[in-house]
Amino acid sequence: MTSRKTTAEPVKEESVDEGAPWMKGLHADAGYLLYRLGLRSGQLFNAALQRSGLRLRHYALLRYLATVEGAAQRELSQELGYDPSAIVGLVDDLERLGFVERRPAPDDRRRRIVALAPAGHDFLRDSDEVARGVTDELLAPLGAGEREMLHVLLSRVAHTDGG
Amino acid sequence: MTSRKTTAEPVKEESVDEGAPWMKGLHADAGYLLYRLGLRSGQLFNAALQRSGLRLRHYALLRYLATVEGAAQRELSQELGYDPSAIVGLVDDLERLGFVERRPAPDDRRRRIVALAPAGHDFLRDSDEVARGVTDELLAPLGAGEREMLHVLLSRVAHTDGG
DNA sequence: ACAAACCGTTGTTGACGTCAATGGTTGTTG
DNA sequence: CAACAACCATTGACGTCAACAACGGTTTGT
Repeated sequence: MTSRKTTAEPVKEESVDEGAPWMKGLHADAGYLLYRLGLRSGQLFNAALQRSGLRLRHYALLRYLATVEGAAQRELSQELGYDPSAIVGLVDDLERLGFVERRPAPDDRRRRIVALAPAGHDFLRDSDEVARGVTDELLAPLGAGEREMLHVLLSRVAHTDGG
Repeated sequence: MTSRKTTAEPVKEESVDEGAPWMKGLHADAGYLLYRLGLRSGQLFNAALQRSGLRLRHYALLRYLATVEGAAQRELSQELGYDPSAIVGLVDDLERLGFVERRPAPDDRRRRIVALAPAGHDFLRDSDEVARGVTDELLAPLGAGEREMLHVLLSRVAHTDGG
């Protein structure tokens, strides 16, 4: 997974402006927009984090770990919404980079507590700007107030769907 | 999707009201939310359309065809944001179902105009409810006014992707 | 002690996006 | 008119990604 060939910005189309690109009339269903924008957001995030060799998921995991001070992988899976099998690879990568460390739970020997390492903290501090820049780019057409509004709305939607 | 923007505007990481399922504290970045919600939306859409044997992409394509009355595949690719190679399979499926038909362009024999067939219109009318139901389910926690607001915001974001 | 439930891990499958290459077609240039 | 470049639809390959099933190791309940 640490093999990436595409460079930072090789893509450039001849014309971008004029006319909204991919949706004209009725496609503008909210669900569809969400789907499309989600795809795009993921792309942007991953592209931005690519320089660090990580992806959006790694970042999300680190971000969560920063708030809880140690969590079992099961908990990570549940809280982040990723499959347990996905957590394995993620923690593997992060552990290999020294950003997190796995240690056995004292009371339950099948559990493995994943905790943020100092290097992880540092990385988090640095990449914070990156993530912020991505969101900034994504929500460029919106003003500060609108962004906040969108953020609130999305949060509300997110909270009551899968959990 | 082609240009990088370097907007240097300070954004504050305000807190979401309460933390329920999968994002506790800082994850509630708008970009990440978009990514996550997009995934969920895609899932829901595909699950709902599965009974028809189609996917969200097929639906999007039909939806677009309903607005333009015939389009070359190149145009579809450009407008929908899918790769030309993806369009081929999509049109294949839809043609096999009798929802669309490929006809040669009168002036350009290498082009193939994809047009909506009557069966496609019917399906579109039916699946319209389905899509509405999905969006309804997805945006359940939001009121009518909020949905409208979210829709507007998402549209704005979607339209101004690169410039 | 035994079975059921749980945790992390592995492997597989199917969908998706990107890129490279091909055959057929058009427009252009000498 | 002939050769060449650009274009369109199509196919194929490659890597990524998410969802599901299955497996050892471990704990809990009976």
